[in-house]
Amino acid sequence: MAGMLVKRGALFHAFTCSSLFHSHFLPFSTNSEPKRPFIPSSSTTHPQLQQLLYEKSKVGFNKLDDALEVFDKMLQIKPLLPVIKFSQLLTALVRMKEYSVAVSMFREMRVLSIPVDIVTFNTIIHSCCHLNTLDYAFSLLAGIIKSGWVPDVFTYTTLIKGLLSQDKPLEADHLFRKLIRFREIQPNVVMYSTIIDGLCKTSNTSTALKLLRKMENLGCRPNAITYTSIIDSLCKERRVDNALDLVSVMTHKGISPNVITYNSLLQGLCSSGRWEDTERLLTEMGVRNIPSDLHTYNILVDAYCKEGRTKDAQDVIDIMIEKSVPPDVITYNTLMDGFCLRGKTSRALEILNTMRNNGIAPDCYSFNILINGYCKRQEVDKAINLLRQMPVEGIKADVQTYSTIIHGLFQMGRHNDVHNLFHEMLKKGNKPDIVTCRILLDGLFKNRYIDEAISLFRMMECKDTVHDIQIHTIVIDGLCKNGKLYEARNIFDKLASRGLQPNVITHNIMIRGLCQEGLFEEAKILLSEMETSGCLPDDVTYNTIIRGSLLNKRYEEAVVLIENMRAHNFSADASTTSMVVDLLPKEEQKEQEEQDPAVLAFAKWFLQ
DNA sequence: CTAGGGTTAG
Repeated sequence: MAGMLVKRGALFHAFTCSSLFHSHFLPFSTNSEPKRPFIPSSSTTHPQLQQLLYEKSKVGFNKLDDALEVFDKMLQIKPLLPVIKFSQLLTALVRMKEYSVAVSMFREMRVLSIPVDIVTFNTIIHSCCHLNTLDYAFSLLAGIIKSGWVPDVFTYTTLIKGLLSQDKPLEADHLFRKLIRFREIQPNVVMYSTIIDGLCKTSNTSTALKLLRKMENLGCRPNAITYTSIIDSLCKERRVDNALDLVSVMTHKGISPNVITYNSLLQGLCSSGRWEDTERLLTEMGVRNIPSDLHTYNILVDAYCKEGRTKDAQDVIDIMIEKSVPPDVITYNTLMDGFCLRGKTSRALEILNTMRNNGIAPDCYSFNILINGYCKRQEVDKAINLLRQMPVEGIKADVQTYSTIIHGLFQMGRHNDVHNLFHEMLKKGNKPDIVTCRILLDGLFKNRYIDEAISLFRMMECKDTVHDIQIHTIVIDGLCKNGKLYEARNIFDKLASRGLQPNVITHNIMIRGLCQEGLFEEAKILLSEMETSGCLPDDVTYNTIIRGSLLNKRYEEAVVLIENMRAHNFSADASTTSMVVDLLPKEEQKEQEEQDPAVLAFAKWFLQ
């Protein structure tokens, strides 16, 4: 650590003022900043330069080099320009998403003892949040106080948002509560909206609604953004009617929904197949004079594609061009996926060229969509060809690219190729994520590499990163299907202690496993346990337990279970029905063997 | 001069 600091200091001295900022990687230190003596400018005042700077900062900086040049010149001017000029420059960099440059400049200003104000600090904290250097962002809180400023609602909102985008909702909530408890600041609508959005995105919509009421009671009026966060969340939870109700509420309070609100609603309506309501809403937008934007059209393209209506999707794209809302890479990607969804990979490939002709460069999504399309058609080699084409076009394959192809390879039983590709993926620096883990485990089990699957799972357990019910469900399923019920049950019983809640699929798999091993009583116990734990059985659950009862020749219980299933408005599936049909005597054995009359009675009862 | 909401792939 000490060595690093020495090295960093040396680096810092070696660079000239502006070349320093060309280095986008500059590690931050929270406790010590390298010192460099202030070098007074050789010239005195530059009225012309000041004028130029003034104009540039008004127009905005077009290029990074401009900003760097201006910064260098600003440092030369004496007397020192007001803080606001420096803040404006930093803001310009933030707008250009040159966060690391902004932070480096700020550090240079600190070294040169150029005064900064709270706005400067806030801008830099914002930059740090985008650079994922939250520790440094928080350390600036101390810097604010040391400089005689007071962190304000901007500071804390930025930090809260930073915590949220770093997947630390609990810490964000904790900070928010602490601020209120110690009356550190008076939260405003932006801060409340940030927390509300954080709650929504961590599936705490009901808590978000409570906070909405609370802020109103505390005299802070929510705006369209506050409502839209919750409306979007309700739509994603498929509670579109609740979302529509909330739109009525906000409208009633004089807060108008905007295009983003409508887009959330459209998305919700489309994904629940409510086409009439979608059209009604689009009309409403027209009446209210809210023009559709790129997102709106993309949602419609997606909706048509998901319905298999690629022709209509293409019509939407024509309208977009007509209305001067040109389709973007997402529009074309969505359309390509629409074709791939129906196996039309060659049409998708045509779209890839269409987009190129329209000046839109394909991205990683484009390739992943096509690769997935080929894998679904079992044309994995074509998918691999695309993988090889990606670097040629300057696109880096990501974890999803590799995972998709690995999935495709497993489906074709090409276990060796999986190994090669997996190692290539690691070598290229792509870290397997949770979906990769699912694909690997599922593929290994389905290809009967049971020991390999189990040892992979053990490895994942050691790394303690698989707090995922789906992973455990895949393993339980794999173990059950390969005669390792005991081990499966063992994992199932440990779920709760690992903080995992078995879902209906996990239960169905376990129930089926128990039934197949003749442990029908245990299966029944598990069924009642799942009901008491608040996990509702679905049609698969009922069919599984019914087939289990038949497998274990418990015909009276089968009758009770079937009646129970029908009472819950579920019915026997094909597999259950054929199992009952199999109970009937076959044509050729009709005379020779006497059928158990109870079985016959049951089958006839069922089939009537 | 600084903070908050909506779209695509495994």
